[in-house]
Amino acid sequence: MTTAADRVSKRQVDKFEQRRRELAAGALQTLSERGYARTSLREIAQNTEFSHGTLHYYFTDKVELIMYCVRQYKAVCVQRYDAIVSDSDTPEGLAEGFAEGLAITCREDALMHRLWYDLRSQSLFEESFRSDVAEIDESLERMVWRIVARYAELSGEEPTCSSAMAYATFDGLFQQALLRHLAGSELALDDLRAGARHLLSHVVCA
Amino acid sequence: MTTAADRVSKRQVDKFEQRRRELAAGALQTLSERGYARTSLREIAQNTEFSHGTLHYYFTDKVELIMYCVRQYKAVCVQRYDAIVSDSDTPEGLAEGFAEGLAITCREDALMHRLWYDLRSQSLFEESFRSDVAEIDESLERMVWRIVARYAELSGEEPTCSSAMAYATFDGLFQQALLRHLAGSELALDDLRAGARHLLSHVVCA
DNA sequence: ACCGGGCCTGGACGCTCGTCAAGACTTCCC
DNA sequence: GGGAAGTCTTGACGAGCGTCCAGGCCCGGT
Repeated sequence: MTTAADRVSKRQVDKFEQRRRELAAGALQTLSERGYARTSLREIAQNTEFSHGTLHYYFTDKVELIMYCVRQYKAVCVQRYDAIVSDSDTPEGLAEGFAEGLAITCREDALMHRLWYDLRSQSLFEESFRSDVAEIDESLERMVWRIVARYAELSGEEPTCSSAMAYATFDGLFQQALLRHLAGSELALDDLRAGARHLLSHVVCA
Repeated sequence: MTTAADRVSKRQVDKFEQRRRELAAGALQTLSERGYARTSLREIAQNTEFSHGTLHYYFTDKVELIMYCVRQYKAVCVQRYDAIVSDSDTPEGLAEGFAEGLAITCREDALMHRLWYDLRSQSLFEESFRSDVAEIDESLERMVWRIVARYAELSGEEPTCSSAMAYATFDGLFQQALLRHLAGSELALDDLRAGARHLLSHVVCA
């Protein structure tokens, strides 16, 4: 049974959680623009409708806020490509959809992925980031593997490399494209598309 | 003709440059341990035999010091693999040497490459870093391409992908190995060796 | 012997940071 | 309508930062 106090408590918890999400969304926005090292709590607060003190009401400290943001980022980031897998029924279609998806992500969400690479680098120095970053990295690896496995299946072949290696190479491709795209290179996105198709075709045995 | 004053001036310039290199080497050490964002000029100075004021005698500001360090890093970093190219006369030997070279670098110079990925991420936010970082990236790309081209030559084949793509994938492989190695994974180096051999064999046409 | 300039020190300045606490405002139950 | 609990603001604190500068040291030329 639920008492009246329980219901009140539940509602407050929900509201509390919702405000945390709201603040984290704003923080994520600011972080993606300025980078982890250059973003202060005051600056994050200034891009919300609240004061900097509010951040400490909803998060115990800066690390907890950042980690909450990163986990929120993960949720959005990973699921995006699953539609591509289920919508394709030929290897060519899948390769095309995947290559185009990468290019779109690189163009539309450049700042967010810039932040991701920033945070992943920071996790090499900041012990407290490491487990969350590793978890996101693993889910990205699984996402890439779903593409590769499906591509192999549609081609009637078997993948020739491990999941870890597939992720490493596609990630390297994307990261380099992001670097060049943000530096203003016009060819970055086309090269990303071509590279992704090429890599995908080489990752299954003929 | 060189006057006495010229000779004095020359000697002083040399000494000045040498001390800059000395300070930069110490700074590079500290940076690789703590990361760009967490390293202050005072901390750099504490790991040398000089005071923090000295840094501003030899470098106009923090950015100039960091950039000087990065360029110094580049010089050491790039030339390392050229011996592998010239020492190998079979494709298998080259692949073996390259894979082993990557694994050794990942183990021995893990902290320095952690710093490299940190600075490369920072360059996406800090405009002033960008050109130097891009220059290093390009020289690394050329270094990888020398390996790939030589491997293709020894195999009597032609490379099947662009220089940019070869670099992107090998870099992704190395970065992922570094991440896992620094996280304590025992398999990271073996996977790196296997991945490098695999990738190399797939980057030339059969 | 002295003196000028290269070299280096260590403290001070102004600033921003994360954190915290006292208090005001809001909301909602009795 | 009063009071408790939740929510948010504001200002302060100490620490650390990059930078600057007045001054001391040392060494080579005159």
